[in-house]
Amino acid sequence: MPAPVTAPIGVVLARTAKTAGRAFDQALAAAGGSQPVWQILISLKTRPVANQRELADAVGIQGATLTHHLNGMETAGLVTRRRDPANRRVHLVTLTPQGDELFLRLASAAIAHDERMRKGFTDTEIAQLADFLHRMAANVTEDGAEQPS
Amino acid sequence: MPAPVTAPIGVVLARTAKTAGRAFDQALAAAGGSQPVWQILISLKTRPVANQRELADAVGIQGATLTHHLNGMETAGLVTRRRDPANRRVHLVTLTPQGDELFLRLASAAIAHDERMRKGFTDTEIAQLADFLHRMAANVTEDGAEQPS
DNA sequence: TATTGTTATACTCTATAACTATA
DNA sequence: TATAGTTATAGAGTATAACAATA
Repeated sequence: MPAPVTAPIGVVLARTAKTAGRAFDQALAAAGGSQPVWQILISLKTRPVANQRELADAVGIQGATLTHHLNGMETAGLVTRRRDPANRRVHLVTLTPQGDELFLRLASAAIAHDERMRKGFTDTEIAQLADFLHRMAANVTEDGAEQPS
Repeated sequence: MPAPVTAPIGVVLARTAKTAGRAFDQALAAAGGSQPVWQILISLKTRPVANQRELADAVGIQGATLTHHLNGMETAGLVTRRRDPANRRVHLVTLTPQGDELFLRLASAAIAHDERMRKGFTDTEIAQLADFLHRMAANVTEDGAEQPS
């Protein structure tokens, strides 16, 4: 007998991510941010910043792309860049008080967005979903491009 | 006791979708396509084309954005547009033989991509994952932006 | 007036290549 | 030479606003 006709999981994943991503974009925009800025802020707050290269990897973008965003964030007064006295090639990126404020606002928006998405799900289901997504991502990254962390 | 610390499901979803989406982009590009072109081709092949507005909704983009893609596809010889004699405001979009060929190539790439992602998953798990994703998308679209179909 | 679609324009995110500064 | 980062440039995808054609 023929295999059951299931909508390609890639299509379902892409569609859900698009819908959820747009909703998240709007939530972040309403709070004065965007997804790349949010990812950069999270990385700066939650891990030791070695250098911009690592930051770019954590966010999943190229170094030049990170520079582009940091330029905007610096102009907006969210971060400052200064050279590391110990190795003047390295630019130390630090959050300003305004950057901290924005982080908190975006964190609130992100939490609200997450709660909205979790509605109707048990903790077990969310854990299962996260496990599925992790496994699926691993399938696609074998020896290939790394996942942002 | 404190709730277990779970990575926000929105972050996991966005990260997985980004990784999977990039892998899919590469697969489609290798076959001579892109995600928007693939979505447009699917819609043209699998449903009756009422008009471009509906096509844009199905793909989840604005009408002007669709025009942008159709211009490229027409230049590439994938589709033709002609006015509907019954209602000359409507432009009927039809696939050329070349468009059909590209559809087949992209379908192969999409199937291969799907098989890659499903590796290690049982059919039951895939069905469960699809169900989770559908429910999550519904949570985010209540009375808001519609999901592409 | 309402509907269908196009044109004009611009923005965001991303990337590669060439470059500067430092080691 | 190698490493860290920036600048210059470009391309893909998307959007809004104004417009033309048709009803």
